[in-house]
Amino acid sequence: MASKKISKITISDVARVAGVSVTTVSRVLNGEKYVREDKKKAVDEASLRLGYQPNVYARSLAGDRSYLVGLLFDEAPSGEYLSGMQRGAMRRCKDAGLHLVVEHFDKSASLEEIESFLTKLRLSGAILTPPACDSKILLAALDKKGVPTARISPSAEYPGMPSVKINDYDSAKQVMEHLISLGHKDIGFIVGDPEHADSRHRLKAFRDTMSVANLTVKEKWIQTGGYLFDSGLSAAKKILEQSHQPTAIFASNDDMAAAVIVMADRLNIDVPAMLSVVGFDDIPLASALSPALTTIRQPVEEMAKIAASLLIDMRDGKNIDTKTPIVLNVDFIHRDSTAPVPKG
Amino acid sequence: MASKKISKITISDVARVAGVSVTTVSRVLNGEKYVREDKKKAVDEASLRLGYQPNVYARSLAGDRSYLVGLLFDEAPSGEYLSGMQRGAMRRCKDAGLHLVVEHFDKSASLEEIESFLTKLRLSGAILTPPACDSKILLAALDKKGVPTARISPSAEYPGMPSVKINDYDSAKQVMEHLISLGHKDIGFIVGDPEHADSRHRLKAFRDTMSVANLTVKEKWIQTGGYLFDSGLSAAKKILEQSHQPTAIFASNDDMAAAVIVMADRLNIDVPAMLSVVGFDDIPLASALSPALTTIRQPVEEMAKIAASLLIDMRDGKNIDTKTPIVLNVDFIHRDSTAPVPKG
DNA sequence: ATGTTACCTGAAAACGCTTTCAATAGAAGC
DNA sequence: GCTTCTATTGAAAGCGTTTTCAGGTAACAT
Repeated sequence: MASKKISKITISDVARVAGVSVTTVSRVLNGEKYVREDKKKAVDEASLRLGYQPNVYARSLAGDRSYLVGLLFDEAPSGEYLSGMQRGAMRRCKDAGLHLVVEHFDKSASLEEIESFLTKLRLSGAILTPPACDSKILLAALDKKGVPTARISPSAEYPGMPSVKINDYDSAKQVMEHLISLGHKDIGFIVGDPEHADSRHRLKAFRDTMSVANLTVKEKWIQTGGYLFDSGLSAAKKILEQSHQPTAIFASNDDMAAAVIVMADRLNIDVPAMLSVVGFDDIPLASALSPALTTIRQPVEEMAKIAASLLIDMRDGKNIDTKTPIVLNVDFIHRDSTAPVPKG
Repeated sequence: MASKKISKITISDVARVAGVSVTTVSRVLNGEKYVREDKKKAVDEASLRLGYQPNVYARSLAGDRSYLVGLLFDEAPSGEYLSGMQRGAMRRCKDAGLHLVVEHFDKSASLEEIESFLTKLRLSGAILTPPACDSKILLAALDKKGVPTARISPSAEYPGMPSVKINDYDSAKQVMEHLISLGHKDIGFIVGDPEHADSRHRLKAFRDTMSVANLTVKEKWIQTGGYLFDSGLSAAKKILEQSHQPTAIFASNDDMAAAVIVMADRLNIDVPAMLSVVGFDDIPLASALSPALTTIRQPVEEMAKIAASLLIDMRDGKNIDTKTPIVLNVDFIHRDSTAPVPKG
C-alpha cells in the first residue's frame, strides 16, 4: 500500500473561502448562537464545497471532550445480546457524530487499569451492559472521572447514572398468566443466578402470581441453574425425574428452556402435550427448536439506543432524570412449546 | 453527577520531575532510540510516580496518527460471530495500546459517507468481517485513504491488504470424509449463498470428495438455502420429500442444519438413525439441539487476533506479506447427529 | 443623550503532544 | 590532528481546533 498524500482541508481553508474568521467557522460547526444567518450560510457552503471534515483529535484536544462513547462490558449474556446492544448504540451515536468504542473489563480488572483507560480516552459517555453495569469498581472509576454513564438492566440504582431496563417482574408475570390461562396449576421454575437481580425478580413474580391464583408452589420444582444450557439440563432433570411432575416449566432464559425441551425428550415427555415450556430472551434459535419456544423478547437494540440518547443529552448539558429507571416493554412471543394443560 | 476537576498530568510535569526535556519524555514514550539508559529510567519512574497518562488526542493530532482500530462490518454472519471477532481484536489491541471502534456500513452506504468516516477518525487500521470485506466501495475508500486493512475470510484477495481465513475447501472435505467413513454414499448438500465464496468452496469440496470416492452426486439432493433457518427448512423439505432420499445431509451452516433436523423430525425421519446431519460454525445451540449437531468450528477469535496483529505490524512499519492469505485450521466437532449409514 | 442590553465578530492564546533542527560530545577513521 | 560518524539532548515550531477576550454595532429603555 503506497503511502498516499491526503490533502487536508482545515478550518482555516474554510474560513478563507467563506470570507470569515476561523472562530466563526468553529461557531457554525458547533451550532453556537450569535452567528449571522448569511455568514453561517457562507460557511456551510464553503465547507460543503471543500468537503471539509473537522479533525476529531484537534477538536478533542482543544475542546477537552471526546467524540467517543464507550460500550463497556464483562461477559455479556450472549453474543447476540451484545451485538444487539452495539447496533442500537452505534446507530444513535452516528446521528450525533459520535463513535462507539468497545472495551471488555472482566472482574479481575484493577481500578488502576480502568482509570488509565478512562483518563486516556476521556469518553464522552459510557454504556454499561450487565453484568458490568453492577461492577462496583467500574462504577466508582466512572464516577470519579465524571464520565456520563448509562446502565442497562442494573441490579440497583446508582446516584447520578440513568438506567434503562425491562420490567422483569411484569414480564415474568405475563408468562405466568399465560400458563395459568392455559389451565396449568403445577408449574416449575428454573432460576438463572440467584445473585442476579433479574433472576430474583422473575422468581418473585413466579411466587406472587402463583399465590394470587391460589396455586401452591412446590419448592422441589424450583431449581437453580446458571443461565447455561448444561446447567439447565441438570435442573430440568431434577424436576422431571420426580414422581410427581409439573405440567409446565418456566426457565429464566432460553438456553435453559432449550435444555428442558431436550431433557423432556430424553425422558419421553412430550412437549407441549405433556409439558409446556417457556423461556426468556428469544435467542435466534428459539424458533428453531422443536417445538419452537414460547418466550419473552427484550427490546435489546432499543434499550441501547435510549441509553445512547441519554448520554448524548447529558453531553449536551441537558438535565436528565437519573433516579427513575426507564422501563421498556417486552414482547411475549407465543410459539409451540406451550399448550393447554393435559387432561387427567 | 457533579462536574469534578480532574487534575491533569502532562508530559511537561513528567519532564520536570525527571529532570529532562519534554522531547526526551516523548522519546521514551514512543520507544525511540537515542535515549540514555539513565534518563529513560528517570522518565519511567517519574511517569509511574505521577500516574501519567499521555493524552491520546494530543498524540494523534501532533503525530498525525490515531490510536484507534476500526472493526467494520455489514450484517455479520451472526451476533456470536461478530462478538467473537470483537473479543479477539480487542484483546490484541489492548496490548498495543490501541482501542477498537466498531462501525456498521451496509450496502447502501455511500462512498462519501465512508470517506467522511475515514478522514474523520484516521484509523490506525481496519478489520473487515464478511460480507463487508468484499464491499468494493469500502475497499476502495480504505485504499484511497491509505488505511492499513486486514480482511477476514474475503472472497478474493485485494492488493496490499492481508487476509485471514479458514480453508473452507479442506474443512468441507473433512466433513465429507467423516460421512463417507461412516459408510454414507447418498449424500445431500445445502448451499448457503451461491454468491459467497465460502459456499462455493464448500460445494466444490463436496463434489470433489464424492467424485474421489466414486460416489454419484444427485443434483436433486443439492438445494440452495440462504444461511437462514427458514431457508434451510424449505431446502430440507425439497430434499427429504423426494421418493429416494439421501442418508446424510451436509448443510453449509448450523442454522440450516438445525432446520434439517427439525424438518426430519416433522417427516418422522430419525436423526441420526436414518439420516445423518452435519453443519458448519458451531453456534452455541449446536450442542443444545436434539440430537446435538456434528459440525465445524472456526477459530473466530483467533482470526481476529491475527488480523489485529497484522495491522499493528503494518502500523509499526514492518513488512507484511499481503499476498498470501493466512489460513487457519478448523476443529471438527463430532456430536450425535451423525452415525453410520442405516443397513438395508 | 446615555446607559444597558443583546447580537455579532476576529485576534490570539491555549490544548498536550511530536517532530524538526541545531548543537554538543565522544569515538572512529585516516 | 582533522574529519566523519554515531549517540544524545533540548528549544521551538507546529498539529487543527476551541475558547477567551476585547471590541464592535444596533436596539431599546431611560
